[in-house]
Amino acid sequence: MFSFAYSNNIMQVSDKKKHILETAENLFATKGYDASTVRDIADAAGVNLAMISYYFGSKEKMMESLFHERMRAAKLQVEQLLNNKALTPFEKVEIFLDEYLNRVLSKQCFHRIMLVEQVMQKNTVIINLMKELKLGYAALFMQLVKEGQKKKVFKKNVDIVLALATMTGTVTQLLINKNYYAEFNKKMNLQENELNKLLYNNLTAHLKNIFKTILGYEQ
Amino acid sequence: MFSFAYSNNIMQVSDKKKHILETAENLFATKGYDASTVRDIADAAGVNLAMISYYFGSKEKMMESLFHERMRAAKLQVEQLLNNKALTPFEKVEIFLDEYLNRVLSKQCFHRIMLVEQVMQKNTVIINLMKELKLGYAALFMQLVKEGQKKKVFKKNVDIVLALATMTGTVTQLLINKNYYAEFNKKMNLQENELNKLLYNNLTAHLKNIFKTILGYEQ
DNA sequence: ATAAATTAATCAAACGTTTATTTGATTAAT
DNA sequence: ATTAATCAAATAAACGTTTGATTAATTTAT
Repeated sequence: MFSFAYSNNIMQVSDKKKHILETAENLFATKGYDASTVRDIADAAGVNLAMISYYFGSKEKMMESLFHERMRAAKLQVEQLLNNKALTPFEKVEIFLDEYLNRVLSKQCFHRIMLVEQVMQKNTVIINLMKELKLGYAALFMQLVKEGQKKKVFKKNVDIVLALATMTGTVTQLLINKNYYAEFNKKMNLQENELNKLLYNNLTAHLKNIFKTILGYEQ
Repeated sequence: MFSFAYSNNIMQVSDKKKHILETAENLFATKGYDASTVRDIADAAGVNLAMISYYFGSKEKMMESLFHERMRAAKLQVEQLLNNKALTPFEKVEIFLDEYLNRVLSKQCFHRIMLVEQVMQKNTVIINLMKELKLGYAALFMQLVKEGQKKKVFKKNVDIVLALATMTGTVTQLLINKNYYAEFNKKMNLQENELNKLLYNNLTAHLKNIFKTILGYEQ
């Protein structure tokens, strides 16, 4: 046989770790980190209690693992947009909003966890990872704004942090109030992914409209 | 002596309960509900461990007590604005934004706690209290919008929930990222209340500007 | 290629803490 | 003489983590 034994083993371990991590992510998002016991996680994942310490070292390091994993993809996405030179400031901002919204909607559980960790500020490893990502967003957005200002399509005084707060805040509020949005707009009969699509459509239009005002350009 | 003995006793008890509640509020806001033990709270408040069960029944009921207390004032404020007939739609929306921002800034700890409870949705008593307040906000804002539409100063299709999400989301994001705001804008030397004033000034201007766009009126 | 040796994975049970809450006695107030 | 407030101590349950034995997988040696 081919000698894929080693890499095959790694894949199996990685898959199991991934499965435990995803199970934990779901529990953390619904019950919270402190209220989710390692027994809860092990039971939900269908593995033995001791496997969590065996694979991750501890409950806390498992959480850190989750943040490392989830933020890797986010960082890559941010860097890619930054390096694309062919787009206009207008297009870049729209893509910026669009990518953020899609990232949140496709990783809703994780963004709930991140929101709570942002409030609590308990684990320094996690705080630093979130700070890094936040600064990445701010740097990228600032570059987009400066580019637009240089080309005289954006207004001069743009408060970067306020603008980003409106983007992340609006999306986050709807993330944690999805049910109210459905209830208020009489869309309780919608499937989960249909509701997500509705949210995506309405939110992109809403945010693009707001950012027109914030950045000062027309159409 | 005057027979104020009874009410005086009540006042003392009430003061002590209030003191414990405020201490708990601070701990819950910084460490989280689950991570704050009743021993932490008792120690920080300088009272015996058993007093918390004695006064509130349990840790959970103490949390509910806090929500009852803090939401009473908020509800009153909402109702008052609703009954004021002398203001224009324009003025009412500005006051609406202003009062919300002031309420958050003056009770920052509680709004941090509320944010986490909104994500977790664990305690049904608290969920219902928050839902009630949320519906109150939505009803009030919808009335303001309809009034403005009838007078032809607001545009026709306004997404109430999206608009409110932008208001609460923007303010909430800045609440949990105050330090980043100060750091990014090189205002680390500012005192706590000076920073709050700066935030208030910039946020009101920012939100009023955005709501111009959302509601469609000019000036 | 097969057997032996080594390493990795899994598990039930137990570990020592920490948790919220209660108890029963003691002190203060009415 | 009651009632309320306070306290140190105890209670039982739950917590994250470790242990030591057992099984499975992989590597090394023959």
